[in-house]
Amino acid sequence: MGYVATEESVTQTLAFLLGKLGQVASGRFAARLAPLGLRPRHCALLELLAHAPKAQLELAHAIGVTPSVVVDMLDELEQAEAVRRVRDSTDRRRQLIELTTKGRRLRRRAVALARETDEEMLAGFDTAQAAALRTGLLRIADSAGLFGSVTRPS
Amino acid sequence: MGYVATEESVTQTLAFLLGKLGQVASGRFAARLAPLGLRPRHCALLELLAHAPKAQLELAHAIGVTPSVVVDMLDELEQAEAVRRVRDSTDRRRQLIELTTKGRRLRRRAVALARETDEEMLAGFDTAQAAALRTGLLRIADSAGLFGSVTRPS
DNA sequence: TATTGTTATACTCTATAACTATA
DNA sequence: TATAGTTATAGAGTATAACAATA
Repeated sequence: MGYVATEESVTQTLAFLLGKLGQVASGRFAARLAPLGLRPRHCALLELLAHAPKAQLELAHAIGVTPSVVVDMLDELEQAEAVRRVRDSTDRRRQLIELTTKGRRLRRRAVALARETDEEMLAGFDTAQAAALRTGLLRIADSAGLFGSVTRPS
Repeated sequence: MGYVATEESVTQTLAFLLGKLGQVASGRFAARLAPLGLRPRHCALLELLAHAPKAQLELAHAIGVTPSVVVDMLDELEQAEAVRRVRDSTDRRRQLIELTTKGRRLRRRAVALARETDEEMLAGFDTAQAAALRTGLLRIADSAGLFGSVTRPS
């Protein structure tokens, strides 16, 4: 022997593995999104805006990033003609962000590309394994407070 | 109604979710590692070096990053006195990287901290759920060619 | 005074390309 | 020539802090 496999390696822990796989998954998703002029981080915004306009601070809180990051992301989405900033007439400090028709179309395409990426990564998994994996990840996301109120309406 | 939950949101796909959870997991692991002067990305190197010295290009290939990144990471590990660069006497272009005694200690501590982080993220999971999640992630890592030859010896 | 959004700045992680020294 | 390692630089992602307009 001379080598103990169960010595517990860092690379098999979730703490490490999720970080590395996150990079891989984002990279693959980004490659598919690139032709649309989108990156993964824009997708959560498109989704949040799908059902109703929202203010920038709402968006920042919902996706768990600092407000200045949302400014950047919206600048980019505005440049892609996916969203519009509309000044709130009842409180002129706020901007209500709404999806354009093009934004809705981009959002649908992004979902399709994400599914393609998933199929690539889950090649060889049976239905139960894939479901178990997704359930586990959603559960962690939930307990971490990500997308809590908006994307899990049921 | 007025809202279709199964509209399939991007935020529930692996492509997106893995990216976001990767940030969360790395962030939490990093917070625990910080007092040791380490960051998550150093851990794979410490592990690879645990059983035998290796050249820098070997390390770069094994962890799937470009060689210049390994230079940086080793500079940091050297500063933490975790590794030594030893010029290969048979090929003076190569440097064999070896773990110091302190490096071995740091590696063991890092594993313990990763486990703590896992326990925090897996709070409420039963054994089977946790195992299913880990198995699924390891399988994706495997098919993506990560840590292929070194960390999975069996 | 407090809040919304913005700008300026900085830090981490990664990659590419050009360089040095050895082979 | 080709290879091992290094440096310089750039891009994506994040965050903090100071600021303008509005409340």
